[in-house]
Amino acid sequence: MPHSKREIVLKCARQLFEQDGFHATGIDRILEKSGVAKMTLYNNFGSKDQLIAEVLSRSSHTHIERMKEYILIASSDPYEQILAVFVALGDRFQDPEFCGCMFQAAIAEFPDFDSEPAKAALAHHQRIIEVFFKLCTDANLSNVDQLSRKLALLASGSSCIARQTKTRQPADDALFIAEILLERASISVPTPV
Amino acid sequence: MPHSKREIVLKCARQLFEQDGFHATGIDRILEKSGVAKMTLYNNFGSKDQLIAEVLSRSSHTHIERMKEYILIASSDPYEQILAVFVALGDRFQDPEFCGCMFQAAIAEFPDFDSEPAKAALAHHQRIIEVFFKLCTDANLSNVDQLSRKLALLASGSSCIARQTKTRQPADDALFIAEILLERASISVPTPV
DNA sequence: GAACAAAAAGACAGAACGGTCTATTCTATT
DNA sequence: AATAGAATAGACCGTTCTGTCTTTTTGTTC
Repeated sequence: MPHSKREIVLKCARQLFEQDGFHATGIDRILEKSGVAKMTLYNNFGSKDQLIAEVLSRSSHTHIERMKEYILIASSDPYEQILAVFVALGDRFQDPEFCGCMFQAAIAEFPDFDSEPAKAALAHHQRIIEVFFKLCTDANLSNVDQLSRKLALLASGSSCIARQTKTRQPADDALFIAEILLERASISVPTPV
Repeated sequence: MPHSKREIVLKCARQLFEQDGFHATGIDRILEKSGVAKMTLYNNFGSKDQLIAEVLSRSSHTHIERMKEYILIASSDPYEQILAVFVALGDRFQDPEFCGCMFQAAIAEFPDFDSEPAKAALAHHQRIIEVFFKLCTDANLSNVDQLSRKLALLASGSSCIARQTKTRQPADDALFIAEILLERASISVPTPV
């Protein structure tokens, strides 16, 4: 059942957490928005922290899946796919519903990295790096470790700025820089004959 | 008087906000840590939000002042001073007291940009861009607007990653990228004879 | 129609929240 | 020594917080 109570709560909670933050969003507002009884929420998720962690985990997989679909449509060349990531980011930033990266907010609001929400958010960042790592490897670029880390830094930086500007400009800026990095990484180590 | 109650409250509040976040830090914990009566706090700051805004505003000026001192000692060449910014960032990231950039956290926790805390945090980001802008101008670089924006993106990105890693690596990565950007910006528009 | 589980509804707990108020004490300055 | 302003302790307000509990309703399946 696609519209189970569980899914409704997850969707409403996600929206409220994105809009207002995690601590600023009370359980009661999630109940009100989702039209669900309190016990339904607690039977399904156990606690607010676990609900937050589940929201983050779901959102992570959704975002990364969409991202992968986007870059597959954009190009079949991994080099171009890396750049397409930043185009996809730009699209997200100018979406009226965009309120900033949830995972950055979660890491800011949960300084205890052993907490469930923090772990879920940290896992997302790791997945982003892995996506870049794979693309860089497929594109036969040099210094894949460093490069994927730097691309992730650009993505994080642009998301951070976009929370304020809500325009695609930070993504365009990051794309510009990424192009330079890729250019460098593709010529410095020539492919063996 | 350097150790007035006001200053004590500001210092304690800053530490707690940095460690635990703004919403997660209650007034009572600030009172306990600073050993100050509740009315003293409210007579001095009016409300929690105003206290937060004041903490942010003070921290902004402190950080930027220290940054400027740092880069002045590092070099007299504005080109090198830009790079020194990222060295300074690296020093901060590996400081045991570093818990992530307060201003990013504030913007995440206060989505209403008309709120006092958000305004204080946004002002900080603007000041960072202005610092880069002035340095880029002094260094006779091209496309100063875009360039300073991109340097600020690198700074934000590295701060964002450093919240997790707590190492200087994100700053080093950003420095590496900044060097490339500056190199490009210094050769693309040759100085007229 | 009986039986069952899921969900609703809402009272309730206990603590913490931001913030106010009063009455008292401390500490300068004159 | 008198006075004014700052700071104190702590009771108190109403609200909100997460989370628990019980009772009733609903919907589904034998």
